[in-house]
Amino acid sequence: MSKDTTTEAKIKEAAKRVFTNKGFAGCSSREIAKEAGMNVALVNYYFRSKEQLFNVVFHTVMDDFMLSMKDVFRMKQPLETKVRLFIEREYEFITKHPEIPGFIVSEMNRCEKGDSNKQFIMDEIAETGIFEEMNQAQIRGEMRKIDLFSATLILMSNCHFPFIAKGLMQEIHHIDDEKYAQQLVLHKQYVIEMMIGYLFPAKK
Amino acid sequence: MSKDTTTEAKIKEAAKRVFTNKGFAGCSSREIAKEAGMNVALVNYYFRSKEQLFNVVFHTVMDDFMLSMKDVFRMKQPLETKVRLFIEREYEFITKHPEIPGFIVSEMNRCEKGDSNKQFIMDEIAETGIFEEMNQAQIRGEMRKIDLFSATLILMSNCHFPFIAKGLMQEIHHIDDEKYAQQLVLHKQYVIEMMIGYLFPAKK
DNA sequence: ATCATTTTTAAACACTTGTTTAAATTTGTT
DNA sequence: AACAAATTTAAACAAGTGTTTAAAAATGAT
Repeated sequence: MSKDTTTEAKIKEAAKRVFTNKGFAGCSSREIAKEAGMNVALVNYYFRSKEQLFNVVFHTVMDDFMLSMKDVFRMKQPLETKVRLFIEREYEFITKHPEIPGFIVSEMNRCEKGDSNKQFIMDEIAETGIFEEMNQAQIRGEMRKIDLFSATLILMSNCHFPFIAKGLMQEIHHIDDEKYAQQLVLHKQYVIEMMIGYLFPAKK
Repeated sequence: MSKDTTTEAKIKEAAKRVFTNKGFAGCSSREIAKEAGMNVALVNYYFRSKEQLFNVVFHTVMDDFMLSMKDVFRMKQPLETKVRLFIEREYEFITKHPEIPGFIVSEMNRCEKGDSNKQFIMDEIAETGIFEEMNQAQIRGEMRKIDLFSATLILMSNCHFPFIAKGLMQEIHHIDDEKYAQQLVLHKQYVIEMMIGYLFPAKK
């Protein structure tokens, strides 16, 4: 039977939809089973427990999330181009999966410190060598001398928060889903302009 | 009996702690009662239901959250000073209540559209006249001609995301709570530098 | 066709959930 | 002190939780 249509895969996909939209605490095993069109017992037959199913889903989502990131970071392009592409790709990817950033940040805060399921999962970013590259660019005077923690955080803040805070922003400005999507297309351009201008000020 | 030590106030304070840290779905009535050192039935005796208690807490948190915001926006200061002060005060306030931004954005996304409990709650921001002030500054050429939705969103992204994404950022950079707090002090300065530089580029 | 294995099902498990009840206690008033 | 009102309590309610069980159905090998 084709890989994506096995019972196991169907449950996993249903769980991904439910978990990412409602969070671990916000849904039940039965809701996931119903979303998959399956009997409740099958969830535990294939994944042992709600917790283990969640861990599988979380890892899958994380891998998807970091795929395009790593892609861009490993490109043979000037750093400035990489930053521009990073923002472009993040908005492209998250527009298709708008619930993912909120899911990741809230579930990363939920666990007790040093949860082995979440540890080391982000190390692949450092392994692309992006931080060394930024460091070199700073030494050569091509990039603003800003702490790399903050460089990362500013980039992520401006790429992810706009999707996480959709409900809040819609209340402030009284705009519907369609208008919000339009605003984000515009917003991405401002973010690129601001980030490039700040991180690479040496132009001219 | 003093206002803050009545049974009702104690339950409300306990509920605020529990709700803001774990979210509506992430906790039970009994957990709130235990946190307050009270019998479970008292929660419903004073607040009718978990949902109504949540609404009371949510409104209280929102009012706290917007208080310093509105304060700054109503000051008789140049717009640039207001933006600088806004960032300073946001970091100051949220450092004391780091769980609030994540609580607000996630609970604003949880509800069905047009939830009367959350509607109009943000209108006080517009009522400070900050948007008109920005508009005038743009006309006078003192502020970059950026859509005011995006101006708001960029400001909030860089003030709130750093606290929402603490767990995620700690995993990426392998740093503990103390080090993270230090990084945020530094980060605030970068944010001020970037935001002022971007929004008010006319300098010299 | 037989039979062992895997998959699926309905039902039940013990426990927690939000909420309500009715009795007990405390409080304030006369 | 006596009594009514407000407060607090333990207990129970039905419904929902994650999980397990054992029987039924489907599958594949001989």
